[in-house]
Amino acid sequence: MEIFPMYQSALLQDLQARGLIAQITDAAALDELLSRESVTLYCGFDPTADSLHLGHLVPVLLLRRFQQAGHKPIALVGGATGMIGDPSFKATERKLNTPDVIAGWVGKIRGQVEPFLAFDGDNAAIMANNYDWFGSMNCLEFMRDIGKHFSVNAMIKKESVQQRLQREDQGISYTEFSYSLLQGYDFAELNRRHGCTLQIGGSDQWGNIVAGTDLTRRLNQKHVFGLTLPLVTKADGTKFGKTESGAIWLDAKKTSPYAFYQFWLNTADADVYKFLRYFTFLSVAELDAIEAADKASGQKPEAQRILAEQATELVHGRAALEAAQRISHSLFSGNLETLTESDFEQLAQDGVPGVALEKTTAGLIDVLVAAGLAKSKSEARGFLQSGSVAVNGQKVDALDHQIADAERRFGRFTLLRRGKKNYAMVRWP
RNA sequence: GGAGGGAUACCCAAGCGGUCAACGGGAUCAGACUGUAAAUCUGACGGCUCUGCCUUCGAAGGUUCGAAUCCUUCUCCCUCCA
Repeated sequence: MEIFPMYQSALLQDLQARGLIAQITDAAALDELLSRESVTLYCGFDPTADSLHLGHLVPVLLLRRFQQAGHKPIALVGGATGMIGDPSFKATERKLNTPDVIAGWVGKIRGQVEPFLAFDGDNAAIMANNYDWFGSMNCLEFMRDIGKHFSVNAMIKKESVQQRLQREDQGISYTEFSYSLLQGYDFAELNRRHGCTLQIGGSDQWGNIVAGTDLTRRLNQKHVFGLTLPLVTKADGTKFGKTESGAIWLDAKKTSPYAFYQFWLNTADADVYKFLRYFTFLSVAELDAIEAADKASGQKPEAQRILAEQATELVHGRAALEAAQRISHSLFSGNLETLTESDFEQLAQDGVPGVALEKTTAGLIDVLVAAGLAKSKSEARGFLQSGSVAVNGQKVDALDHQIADAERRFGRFTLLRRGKKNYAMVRWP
């Protein structure tokens, strides 16, 4: 255990023990405030895609943690800021999306955040959209009322934009450079409207958050706070939240609950106890007990299973978790021979990637490519030659293998496996 | 404005007229081992109608029986001098 300041607030104590605190603007004063009263806090999510991904989950869960501790969360979706693009620590200028695309994304992201928060009771959560105050603001107003409070001298010193200023081949547009003024003003506006006194965000947001605390002090003469979360890192140095097939999304249509469950199940031992602290609501005491039990057992650790269950249920719900477990069981420890027709239907429905073919005759190589298990026929041949392909659980290595009628379960389904963990279900006409 | 250096597959990086689809390393994928781990070892790693063929070495032309390798022009990066 590292040495850390003793907070009086139970919430900060818990966050500290979970490793969820990177920086706080005025830790002592915030600690005092949080232990004294219910605080209104916010976190912003910009619509940069049609779904949030795992990187957004930590702050979303943090809003929930605050709410469970009796504080009032505001989830802000950046209908306005999303139209500008945050340059913080981004190597290149962003491509602007059209307003109607962004508006569509705002709706989706709103829908994804809402289930994590409670909208009743004294500390009911609030959904906000900064387009509400920026949409009608005119340019002169912005320049005079907001811009006047920002020093360009200070802004260009920020680490978050340094690489964009120093690199000759990558500039930064005036648009993106202005981003932190918008986010700064959000804080002031939420402070005025809802008495919001704390902003949370990833550690890359520190510069923008401080812009907000400064601006709120100047505009509203209010002392407000910022708290950042550490960047989620992996022990092996690779980027968290990505797999070979791309980002892990919270949207079940983009990343199935099964894939989501599998992602967590495959967490490295070196990371799993940290991730349990980040991504579950199990108490630190419970987590310590799990870790101790795993170390003592000398067997396969339980931590990955617990993490996968907790995280999947949290994001996709109980039913989706059970479906993911059902598939995982059939594919990895069950006997494929015993699957019934309705089990196959269920697998397809529950999220095993699949492809529907139109012809009934097909060489295995073509089917592997069609099912997305191989990028090209050459690759498919390579997989066959290395003995990594199985049809309905039976290893096949013949390059000219044709899918036979006997390999179509119930005349309709063929389950392909490439490597140990990549499955695809082929549906025949 | 002047003088040099460079641009090679996902990344780094050899090659400098034929034996080059292009050394080597990393990443990735797969096999063995295992816990659907890690580490380690082994293999694959442009495409295809695959003992061969096609398309690739910043772009476009040219020389040559033959070019990633030579020539010309262009584009972009780096260093030094004004």
